[in-house]
Amino acid sequence: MSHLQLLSEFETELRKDIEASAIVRTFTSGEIIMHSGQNLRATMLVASGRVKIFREGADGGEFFMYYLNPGEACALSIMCAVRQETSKVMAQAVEDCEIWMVPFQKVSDWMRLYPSWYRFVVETYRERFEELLETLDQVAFRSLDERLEYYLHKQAKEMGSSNLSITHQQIASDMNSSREVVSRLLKKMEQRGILKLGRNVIQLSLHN
Amino acid sequence: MSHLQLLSEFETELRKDIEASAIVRTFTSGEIIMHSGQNLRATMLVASGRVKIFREGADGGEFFMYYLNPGEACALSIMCAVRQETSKVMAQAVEDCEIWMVPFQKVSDWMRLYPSWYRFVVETYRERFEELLETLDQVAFRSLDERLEYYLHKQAKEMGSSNLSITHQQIASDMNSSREVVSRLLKKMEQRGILKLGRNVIQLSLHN
DNA sequence: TCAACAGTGTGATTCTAGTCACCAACAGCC
DNA sequence: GGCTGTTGGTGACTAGAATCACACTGTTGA
Repeated sequence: MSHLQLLSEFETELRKDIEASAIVRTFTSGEIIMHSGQNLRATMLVASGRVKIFREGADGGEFFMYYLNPGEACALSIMCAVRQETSKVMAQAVEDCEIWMVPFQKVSDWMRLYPSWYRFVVETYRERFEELLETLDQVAFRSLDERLEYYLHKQAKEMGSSNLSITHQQIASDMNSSREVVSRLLKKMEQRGILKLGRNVIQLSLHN
Repeated sequence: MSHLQLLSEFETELRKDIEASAIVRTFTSGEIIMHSGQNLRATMLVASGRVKIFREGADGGEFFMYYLNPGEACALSIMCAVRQETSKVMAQAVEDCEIWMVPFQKVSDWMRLYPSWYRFVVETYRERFEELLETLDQVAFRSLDERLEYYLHKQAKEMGSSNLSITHQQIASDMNSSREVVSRLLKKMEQRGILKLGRNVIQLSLHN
């Protein structure tokens, strides 16, 4: 089971509390875990798998924000839980996932009871806030080719490999751009030697 | 004094604690309160005045994020305080300000001691996160004219008046655009009748 | 009163990115 | 093999926005 290694920095007491309180739900790859506008009754803790968090535009476009990996919680779901508000983002399983749903009351209680939970929650807030800030930076100050390079390296880091199996269309969706533009920019980047293109594969050069 | 009304939702105990622990600093309008990259030793609570929070681009451009009004705290400064990290944003006084600096240790302690402080901090996180998310939406999905309209209404709401005393250059800076473009868009909006232009003044029509 | 300057208006040009149209390569499947 | 859907490549065109250049107006202050 992933329980133990997942939350190893937590006190034993807290771990027991979590296991006693959480409802475990599983999702298959591609499944939508949470719609934007959906009402939340609990906070999401990712036990296994990977969850993609993204923003939906009014016109149906989407915009990638970040991934949640095992051991991470959705900052927004914590905030919403405390206030019982509706979700502002979409969450989709990109791998088969096991999610622990923790009732919002527990989230608040544990903040006072367990120092490690308090640190965990604050750390979750901070990381996501900074990630969002970094994303905003990219969109506000950088051109598309710079953003594309950033995106690819972020993906590589996230996946732990410089061989990305991803389509141009997927990249375009994540960046709220269009497939042709992404293809062209990738081609230019290949000519500059910073990556190699293949069908469904992008191989980043290591020296960059 | 602004103390009492400012923190009226707090317990008396907490109010005393804050007054005992906080170091009061004053800033004059225009003064930079915090540089990005600066090391923080405390969390900022705005007692009076108004603080502008914005992001700095590598090229020297800037990007307006939000204002802090009396009674509000800087979410980032709370997060940084807990982790003792450096600031990721700039803070500038746009009016003469009185800022209370609260040592980071107190921020953590009070989370456990005072329910009202806990709610205050979580609420601060949530509001800023949503504000940032909204801003990201604007930049990612909207065109400049839509963003401009959004910006003006946000300013009007913030200032509590539909008569904005602001220059085109200032707007352009806040949106990381250029003065000419903003001037042209404003002119178009005036022709559409949704505002009136004057020197240093933009008057929004009420019916929109 | 007369620079000097800040704020604004406007045309011309350039650049980035999105859109349209179409084709080629490849994979899976009957 | 031959059909079909997915992926990627490319040229032509368009729109949005940045940039450059310069003119005009009102304000300030020596």
